[in-house]
Amino acid sequence: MSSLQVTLPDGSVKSVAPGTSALDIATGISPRLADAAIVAKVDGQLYDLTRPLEADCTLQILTTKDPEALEVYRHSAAHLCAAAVLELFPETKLGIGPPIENGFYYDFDRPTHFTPEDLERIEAKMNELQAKALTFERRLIGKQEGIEKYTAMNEPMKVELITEKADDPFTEYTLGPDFIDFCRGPHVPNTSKIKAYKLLSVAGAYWKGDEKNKQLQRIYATAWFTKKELDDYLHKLEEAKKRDHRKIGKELDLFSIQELAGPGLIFFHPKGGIIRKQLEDWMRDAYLKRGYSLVYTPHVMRRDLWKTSGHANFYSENMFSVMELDDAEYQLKPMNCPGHILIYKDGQHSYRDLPVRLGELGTVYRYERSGTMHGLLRVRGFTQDDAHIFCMPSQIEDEIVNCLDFAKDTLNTFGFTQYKAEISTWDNGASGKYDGEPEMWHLAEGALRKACDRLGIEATVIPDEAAFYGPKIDVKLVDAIGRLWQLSTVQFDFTLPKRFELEYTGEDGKKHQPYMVHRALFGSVERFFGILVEHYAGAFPTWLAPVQVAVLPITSGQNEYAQTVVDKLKDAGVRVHFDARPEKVNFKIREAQVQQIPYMLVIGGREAEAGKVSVRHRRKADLGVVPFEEFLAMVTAEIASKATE
RNA sequence: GCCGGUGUAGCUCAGUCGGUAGAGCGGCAGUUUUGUAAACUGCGGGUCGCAGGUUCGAUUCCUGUCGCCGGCUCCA
Repeated sequence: MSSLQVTLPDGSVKSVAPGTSALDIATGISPRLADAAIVAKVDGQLYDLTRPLEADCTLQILTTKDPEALEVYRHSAAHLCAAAVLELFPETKLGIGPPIENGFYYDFDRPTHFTPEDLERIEAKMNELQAKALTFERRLIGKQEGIEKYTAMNEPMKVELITEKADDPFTEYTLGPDFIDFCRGPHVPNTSKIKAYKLLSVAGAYWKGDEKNKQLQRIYATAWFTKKELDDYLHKLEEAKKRDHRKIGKELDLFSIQELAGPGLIFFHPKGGIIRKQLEDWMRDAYLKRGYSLVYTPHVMRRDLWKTSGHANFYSENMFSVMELDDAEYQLKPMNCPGHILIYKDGQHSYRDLPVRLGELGTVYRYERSGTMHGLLRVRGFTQDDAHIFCMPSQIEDEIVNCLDFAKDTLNTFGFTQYKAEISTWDNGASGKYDGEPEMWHLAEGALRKACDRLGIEATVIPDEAAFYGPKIDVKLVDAIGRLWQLSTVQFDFTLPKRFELEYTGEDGKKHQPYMVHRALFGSVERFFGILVEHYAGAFPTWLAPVQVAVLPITSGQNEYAQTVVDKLKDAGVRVHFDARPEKVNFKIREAQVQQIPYMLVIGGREAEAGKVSVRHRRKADLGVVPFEEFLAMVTAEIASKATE
């Protein structure tokens, strides 16, 4: 038999005997490469390192530096987990076990539940199997034979998957002598490669993600190439826990959720209230600066309105139930759009008036299923910085540019420098679930893309992800520890103008239907507040901090001078806390630090005599003694500039 | 809504194999006048989430229910 020509990434060609594996070639190149190798890429397709090559090909050895290799690695770790589970709990049925961000999960079906102790045992068993360097072996099996085999193995979910998805023949992978799983692969050569993982939690998960199906037990785990990466990740989890807005919200007395009042309903305490006021004031001012009008609409409205808008039909399961009043049925608003539309409709519009931009910080109520609420991030009552723009087709591009520019401004103001944009399109209506004329979709989608181009925003296009009533662009922000949060959204709506028969008089004297754009930048004020808490870990920039300056006299002898300092700060509009308690200054400083107050003014006899203050910053510590007026000028300037540190 | 976990003082948590509970911090009172992250002493404070059941007796065991936590589904 003639030899195979294998082309390597550097262009060199190796001549090898048929049946040679990528691992053989790697070993031939260097033992270090063989050691770092995780998986191979043959003609662009992922291959097990040990799989024999059968034809001329290009070959790339993927090592721990490759993201694709990490996925394979995690997938192999998932198999290791499943093998450990089957050894300890042989009656368990296997679901699926894919790699995910940061690790993998594996779904199992078994009569009793995994306990935290079980997780420890499973992990210990994984370690045991790992140390044996069990090999992953790829096998081909005919589909019919496979179905019979997995039926005999009593693996009903695997049988279902094979029946639905498998090729004929399909691949399966063994791990050691006992474990076998239907799997596309590839895998690492053996378990000695799998070096750093940790089982994290068990959770219920529906088979195939459908809540009509049986609920399985999902083991979540994290897996990394090295112990260090694993430790870093676990450390990051700890860090995220420390930043949890529910924890900080309690520590800093920002907000609460009251059992007596109901879940998903937020109480802003005085300190949270001050911060929220900053967000809202900034947003309202920005509305006015950018040519929006501010409106207010009622919280309950007749059901007839929700029938006209369509919400009573397609959104009813998310709405609070109907209230029967004397004259009619009423319902709490789940969205602000119909209210704004009524304002638009209450009068005639000439093309000269457009665009009309109606903005509101509108509080909406949505029925969220119990078990879905989460602090401030997922609630039943929340306030949208919501606006609706009614405009002519010729105006939509500029309007989208304005919206996105506004979104960028919002992000920058609140200290976010990184973000991602996603355009959701109708994919030429292929799926048939969309409303509106094709030309409207094309025009709107074009406007979204062009607006991004004009602003230099890089946007990913997600086909067939649009709402049925129009395409949209979502902006997601990246926070201080690299997490992604859904924030702003700008959406076209082709349905509501039609349902409400909106119109304007055009240059031609005829009636036309305006385009409608729905947009929210914070998204929800509550959620944005929660994101801010986590982003800053409670250490809000001075302009947002509930208390901006703490004045701390060392003894009561300085109280009088300290009071004048406090008064001048208050006069300048600075939020100041005067701690005149007869406590040690160390104690007062500690309290101010714990409360993340940006500035502490320590005032002793020396400062009082000289009209100075000793400035301590919560992060930079002691900044030294300065004349009070100098500090006042500095802090008021910092506040006015909305510096985010 | 579903699966699992959980609920003890304002907060963080311990405890009771069934005999109505304890610490630290915080609060209050007094003492301490203090120089850049916790002074000292004393005193209060809990129908052990709620409702039933078992029991002579339940915070503890059982059932139901509500909230919270981790997920699933859904989503701003």
